[in-house]
Amino acid sequence: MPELPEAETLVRGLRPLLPGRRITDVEIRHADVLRVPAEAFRTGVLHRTIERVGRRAKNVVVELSGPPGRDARGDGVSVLVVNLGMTGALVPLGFAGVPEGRATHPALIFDLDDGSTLVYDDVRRFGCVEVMDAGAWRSRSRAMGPEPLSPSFRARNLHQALLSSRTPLRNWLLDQRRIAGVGNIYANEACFRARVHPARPARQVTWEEARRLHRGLRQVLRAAVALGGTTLRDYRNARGEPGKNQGRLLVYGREGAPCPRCATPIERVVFGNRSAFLCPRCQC
DNA sequence: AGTGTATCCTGCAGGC
DNA sequence: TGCCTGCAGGATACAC
Repeated sequence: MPELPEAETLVRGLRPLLPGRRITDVEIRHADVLRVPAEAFRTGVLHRTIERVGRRAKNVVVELSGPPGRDARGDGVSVLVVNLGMTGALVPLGFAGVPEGRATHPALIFDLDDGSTLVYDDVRRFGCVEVMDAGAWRSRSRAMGPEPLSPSFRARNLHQALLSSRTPLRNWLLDQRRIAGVGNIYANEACFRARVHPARPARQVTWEEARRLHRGLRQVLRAAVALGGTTLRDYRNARGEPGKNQGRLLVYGREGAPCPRCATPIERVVFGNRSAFLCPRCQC
């Protein structure tokens, strides 16, 4: 579910709440969202203090400090990395003045030192929560592609990268090693704006199309961030509210509806095991 | 290197 | 009402 704009919206909601809080306990209800044994995870986060909340790709990144005791390594900074998968959510509970969402399928419950809690909630449990030291996080982050909203991400970088692959453009955009944070909704929306068929081999995208793709991708992501993300079903921000971008989608989920540009019915095709939505006339 | 397929898991909508 | 199938914002592992 959550792609870059949804993760970003969630992070913006959590940022005023979490820094300064110390994790006093963790209840692990579904250890399958962890990649390490429950006890190892517990010792990795227990008694640590939340310093910062950020985002990288579709991940919520929570920086933890201390304690300066036995678990601390190097500079003592560790990182809690939350990949929300399809239905993951972070739900703050018990924060003064903050409307609360509902945690219907709590997988992890973090108790904080002021009596509040942070719940990692995930219906399908495709998400994953990890804790690692700062160095491990740096190398993980380095393996991910550039942030599409970063000022240093330019059309020429995109075009250059596209040339090295024959994979269908939509699949290329979903590959987090190539570009960070793009999921199926925004990949399809960006292809439409670029007027490129989502199944076109990446290396066949022309310079002109790459420029449109670059611009379209950034516009689509920025607009979605501004509207607090897209809620198709499950996504909620930190206050339990849905996003408002779903009404702005031009092709995703609109099979049979008229293309906003030429009124040809939008088609749905499946490849790479996922649906793609496109205008058969505008995109070739 | 590519693609198709299956896997993790739950819920919901639609057809009969 | 109930049962069945297909589908879902993700990521990965496998065989070909």
